[in-house]
Amino acid sequence: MPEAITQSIQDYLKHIYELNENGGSASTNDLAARLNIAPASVTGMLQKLANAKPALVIYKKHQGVKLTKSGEKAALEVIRHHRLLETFLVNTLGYTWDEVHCEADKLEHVISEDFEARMAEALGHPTRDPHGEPIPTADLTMPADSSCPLASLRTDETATVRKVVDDDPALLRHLREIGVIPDAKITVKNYSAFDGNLTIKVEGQRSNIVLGSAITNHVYVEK
Amino acid sequence: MPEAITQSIQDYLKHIYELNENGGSASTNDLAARLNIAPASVTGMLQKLANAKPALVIYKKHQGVKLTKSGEKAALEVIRHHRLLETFLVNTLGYTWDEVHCEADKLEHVISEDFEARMAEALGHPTRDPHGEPIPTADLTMPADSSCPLASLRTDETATVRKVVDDDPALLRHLREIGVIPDAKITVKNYSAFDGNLTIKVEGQRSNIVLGSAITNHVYVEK
DNA sequence: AAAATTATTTAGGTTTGACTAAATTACATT
DNA sequence: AATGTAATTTAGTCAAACCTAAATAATTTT
Ligand SMILES: [Mn+2]
Ligand SMILES: [Mn+2]
Ligand SMILES: [Mn+2]
Ligand SMILES: [Mn+2]
Repeated sequence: MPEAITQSIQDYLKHIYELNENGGSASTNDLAARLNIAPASVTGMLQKLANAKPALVIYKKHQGVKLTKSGEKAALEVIRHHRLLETFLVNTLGYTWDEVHCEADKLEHVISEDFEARMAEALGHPTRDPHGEPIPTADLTMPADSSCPLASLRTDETATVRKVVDDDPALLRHLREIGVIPDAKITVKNYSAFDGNLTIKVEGQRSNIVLGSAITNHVYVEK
Repeated sequence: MPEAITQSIQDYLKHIYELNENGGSASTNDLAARLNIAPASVTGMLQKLANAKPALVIYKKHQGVKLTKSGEKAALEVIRHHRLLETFLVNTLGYTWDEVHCEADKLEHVISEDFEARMAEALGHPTRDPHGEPIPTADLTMPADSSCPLASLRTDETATVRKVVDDDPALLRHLREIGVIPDAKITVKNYSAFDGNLTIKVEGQRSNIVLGSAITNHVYVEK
């Protein structure tokens, strides 16, 4: 009998998925930092996840973990819930994109598959959440996303904003104010090699904006 | 510092509230039955709730418990969440009244006060849930409800259905089919002293219906 | 290559909220 | 008043998921 996938486990798997996304394996300390849990506790849980039947992660001492197929499915299930919920909160209850994260983080573990299906239906089966993150499909495959960090663009390049990968409400509010939101068309006016600052023009906005790399590394665009 | 009100505790308080409603105190065994927990475990929790600061229940050995003011506020908080959620699920996501209970039972512990407020706003501050149960107000007072069991009516009496106090999906579907839903106008055509059966006519429905006391004790009406 | 630093694991412990089995109390009946 | 039954409590366990402190392994610096 497959072990129960508790809320705690769902959180581990979700964060492992995100740490795995850029190819590497998820380290004990990175996970501990993201989950706000002591590293020793993470080790214990990783061993448990690796010994579960079916195994949810591949674990070798001192080498971090990667999700197995089972683990990935479970992770995508949670991520789908999270992103659909964020979309639902914005579209149906008038939340702004900086307010949805906490709420979705709690609800994602609790809603039924029926609730998920009804939300998806009511929202017209959206493919991206309010931050532009792709929403895994109902059969749990993650849509391809070919966007790249805004920070990688150079002078005169033009692109469309796809997603913002940061949950900080203050940053999200700021980005909304200056029009840097999914689907915004932007042009790079200047790149400063010293500090990495980008001067950009957002289509429909009055003046140019200068963004530091702390921001441009978290905004993804498609050329 | 007030003790944390966990999901478990919220469930205890909610059920104690309901058992207290008809005046009496909530017995260990009744609670155990409702919560699907061994009586011994309930005793342990009741002692904990009584020793909490502030105390959430009044407990004396072998005499069951009653909620304190603090306990009642916490209970009403959960009940408000539950009933608003049920209403939201029906009005916004197309659930039927027999489908909402389980979902609301999980979500009630997890939504924020902000979510609660937005739901109430979106629904136009409803005063009753889909089953006709009164929804505690935002400041946590339970609206008065003067309805009485349908079972207490006799031949020729007329009344309006107010609420159905039963979660059994099959029963709820059946009642909907025969038109016994909140606001339905009914007239008692016959009362059988032997088995307690009531023959009733539901306004707008073709034929009379005979209901046993297992049903009429769970349907509340207002004369 | 050794030392120092950082990352990770092991060992032992706590809290929450359950459980079972046995003991006790309360209540009903004779 | 004594006995039998039902309700409740006590006592002792357990599992999940966290913790801290100490030990070990890996990595970086000297
Ligand atoms: Mn799902
Ligand atoms: Mn998001
Ligand atoms: Mn509330
Ligand atoms: Mn209800």
